[in-house]
Amino acid sequence: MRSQKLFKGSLQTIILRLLENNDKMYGYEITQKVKELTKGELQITEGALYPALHKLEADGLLDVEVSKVENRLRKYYKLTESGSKETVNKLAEMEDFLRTMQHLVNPKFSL
Amino acid sequence: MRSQKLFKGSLQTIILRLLENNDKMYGYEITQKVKELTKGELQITEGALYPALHKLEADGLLDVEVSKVENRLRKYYKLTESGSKETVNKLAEMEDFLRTMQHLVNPKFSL
DNA sequence: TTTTTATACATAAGAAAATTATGTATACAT
DNA sequence: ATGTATACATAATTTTCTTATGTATAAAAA
Repeated sequence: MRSQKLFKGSLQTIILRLLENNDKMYGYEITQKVKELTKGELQITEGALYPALHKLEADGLLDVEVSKVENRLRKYYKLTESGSKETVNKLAEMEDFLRTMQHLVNPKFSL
Repeated sequence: MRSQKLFKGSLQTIILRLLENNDKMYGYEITQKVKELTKGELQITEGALYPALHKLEADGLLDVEVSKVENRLRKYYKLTESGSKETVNKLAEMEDFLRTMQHLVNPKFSL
């Protein structure tokens, strides 16, 4: 795993993207999924994840549903209707950003 | 111009990339060049730019050369040898990040 | 059997990197 | 006279992390 710091600002978008594809997920599951998908390049810390989930819930983008599995607590999050719409926006913003950044760093362009 | 906040963490890399291609540039010139290259999508603020330039200089990645043009002060920055090496690293990191992020948000993948 | 690792949540303190606001100064256009 | 563009700078605040710490259960390893 490298520096992580370029991922700053993209956590919400990543969470929303995962939930767009998965119906419901719990926090720990999200950390593991991201670690797997990025081959360890992005390891979401709990100190970043849980506050982010709480904020998304407070903003009305996620609903939460608590359950107990194997005697352990789990909080399942899913997109609200508003959350689905915001996901589309956030993903469009991200793609815009990636295009722009790609263009900026592309060595075949003279800047 | 959209949200800007995804660019957080990428300013140093952008500055270094420009100087890799331009030999020497001054602060204001950098802001204008980036605005032009990104079609206004990224507008670097002075409050972000100048501290960033000072930090790169303090870290030995940039040399500065003050001159006066049309009775106005200009501080030209250029890469040091160490700065050129670091630029390679930072660009590699950025490309890694872009690849990973691209993969995460790509709608053709089921996550 | 005690300790470590994994699972699962949470929050507080501190750091990094911005934004926003403000300041100085020159030159040109309205 | 006033606003816009050029050119620098810094302070206060905000956002978003990292790091550290805490609680708790279960399984694996020492």
